[in-house]
Amino acid sequence: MGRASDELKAETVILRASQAIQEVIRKDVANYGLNPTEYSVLELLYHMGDQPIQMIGKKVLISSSSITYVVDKLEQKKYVRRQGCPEDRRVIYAVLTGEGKALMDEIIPQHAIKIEEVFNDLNADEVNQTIELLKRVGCKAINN
Amino acid sequence: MGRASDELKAETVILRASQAIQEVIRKDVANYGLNPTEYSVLELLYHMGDQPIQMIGKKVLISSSSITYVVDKLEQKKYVRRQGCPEDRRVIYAVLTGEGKALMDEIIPQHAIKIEEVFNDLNADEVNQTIELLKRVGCKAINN
DNA sequence: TAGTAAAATCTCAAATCCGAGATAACTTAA
DNA sequence: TTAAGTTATCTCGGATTTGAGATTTTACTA
Repeated sequence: MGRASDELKAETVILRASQAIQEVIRKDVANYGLNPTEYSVLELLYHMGDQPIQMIGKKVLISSSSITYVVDKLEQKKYVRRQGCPEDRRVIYAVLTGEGKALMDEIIPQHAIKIEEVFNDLNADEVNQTIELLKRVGCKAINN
Repeated sequence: MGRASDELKAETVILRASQAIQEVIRKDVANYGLNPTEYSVLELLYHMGDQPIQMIGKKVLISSSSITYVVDKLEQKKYVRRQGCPEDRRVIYAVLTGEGKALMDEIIPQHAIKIEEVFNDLNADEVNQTIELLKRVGCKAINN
């Protein structure tokens, strides 16, 4: 088995594993009336603070038109509001509302339990290895 | 940083890395008029042989209605045809056509080069580690 | 054997996503 | 300062995905 073949295999395994995790997330956050993208955006705002719309797209890796759509939905649900930036009037921040923060305060501990189950078979070292390896792969992939 | 927190981090890193790879795949296979799902299905049939429709869904991890849609598209493009199973008349196989096989003969080597770039910073051992770790995570995730 | 449960595929409507292009605001260079 | 180029956001149309439910076939059980 040559090098290139191993990498095609790695590609497949990453995609399958991530899709399986996506599915776990989908089912979990559906209990709170969210889809995975909405959860990702709320999670970003919760942990990283208010973000310009386009920064959300870069972090969550979705297209600009999708961000508009998702932020619309989250705004309808009152979890997020738009706030113009005075210094640069092109920029609009997505801001977590009190309701949004309260929701995430509730979701995240429950969600952590679900994710813990998924990584159950890995010890702490292996979890960290996974993080380090995939960080490097992810960075490389983003630069095409 | 506690255990649960590391796992939430691992979750995020896996999802980001896989989405970045998805994007690389999207751009690459777009050159051949395919989307990532269509490529995944063709890749499955190419490497694993003809498959019942529902088996494709399990392997590629998409819903039953999506498989119908994707196989329709691939059938329109003449890369795949449906073939009923005589033993169990509920089952329909997706079969790679000569054109489909020829296309994959062409795509896969090119595609391997693109993927190789993504894993450029990892040595052979690290690629294998990634595969092993994610296999275990993926299996666990599939069983909810 | 008859009747019920389960499995495989498909249909349909609604939700979500992307690409291309429009608009407004900022930046840079002549 | 002006003109051209860049950036951030949004709009719109079309493609893809999902969930719920219908249909057909098989498996199981009384």
